[in-house]
Amino acid sequence: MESYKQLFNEYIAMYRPYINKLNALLASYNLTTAQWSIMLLIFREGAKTIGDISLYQNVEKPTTTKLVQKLIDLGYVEIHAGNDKRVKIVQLSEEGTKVYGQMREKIDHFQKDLSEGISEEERLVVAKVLKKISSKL
Amino acid sequence: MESYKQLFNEYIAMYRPYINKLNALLASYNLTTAQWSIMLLIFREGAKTIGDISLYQNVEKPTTTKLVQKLIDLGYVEIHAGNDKRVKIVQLSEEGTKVYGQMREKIDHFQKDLSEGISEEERLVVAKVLKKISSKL
DNA sequence: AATAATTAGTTTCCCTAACTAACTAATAAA
DNA sequence: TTTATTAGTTAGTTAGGGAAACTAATTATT
Repeated sequence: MESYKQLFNEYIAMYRPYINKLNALLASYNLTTAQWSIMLLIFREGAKTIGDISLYQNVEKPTTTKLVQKLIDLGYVEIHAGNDKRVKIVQLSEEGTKVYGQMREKIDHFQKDLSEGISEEERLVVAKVLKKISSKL
Repeated sequence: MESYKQLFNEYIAMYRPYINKLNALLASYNLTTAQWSIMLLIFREGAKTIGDISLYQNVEKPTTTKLVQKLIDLGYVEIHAGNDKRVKIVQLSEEGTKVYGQMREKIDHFQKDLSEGISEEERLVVAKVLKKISSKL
């Protein structure tokens, strides 16, 4: 099989098993990957509006609205209005920051475990290649 | 950021844009990625039972039942009983084989385009690494 | 200043893909 | 010949996603 086919085949084959395991970890804090992904974003990049989150995550705004609503219910994020009163700025709550740290540790462990036996160089090649593909999508 | 985090971040970031584009291609034959994925499997590996498909795809049987039902409605696969009359053996229909070939071309083109500028060696590293990770999941 | 257009986010409604639990029918084991 | 197991289906639920139509706030135009 051609190398590019192998690449995309392996890419797709890995997705569901990976997400399932990740969801199993997240379940301890009643989180799902889509919700976690938003927490990750606003931890890394700081407070963001619904619209910004949608852009970053490549989803439509209604989807983000619902996920953020869920995170508010869980007490992990809080929103406040900006100067422009239409926008809602979303950031981690104190509780959310705590949960972030605890989850982060579990996930670090999980991901480190999965990357065992893969050289630093290989990891970087994979990251670089996937990023390059993303940039064309 | 540590290399393993980069790897998983880029992996996740690429998923939705990729699937969305793929679905856009598949839409011309009223297919979705989940359905296409089954066609791909039974093209590559030959006729398979519902149970086998479920195993390969890492999904539960009810999910496969419905996807196969949809493929039958589309006329792309057909089923026949085995010696064991409980099993249903799923294979591509003539129409399905034709559609497979046409889609395959489009997708090959799409994937080739995405992998342009990525060396053969890099492609193989990505495929190898993702496969290795899958094997631990 | 008043009206029109645009923007941010929400609501409603629908889809796909996934799951579990409970079922039917067929086969295998006791 | 019952009993257990297996293959697939049905029913019901959930998460995540999108499109269309909406409200409220802001900007642009006249």
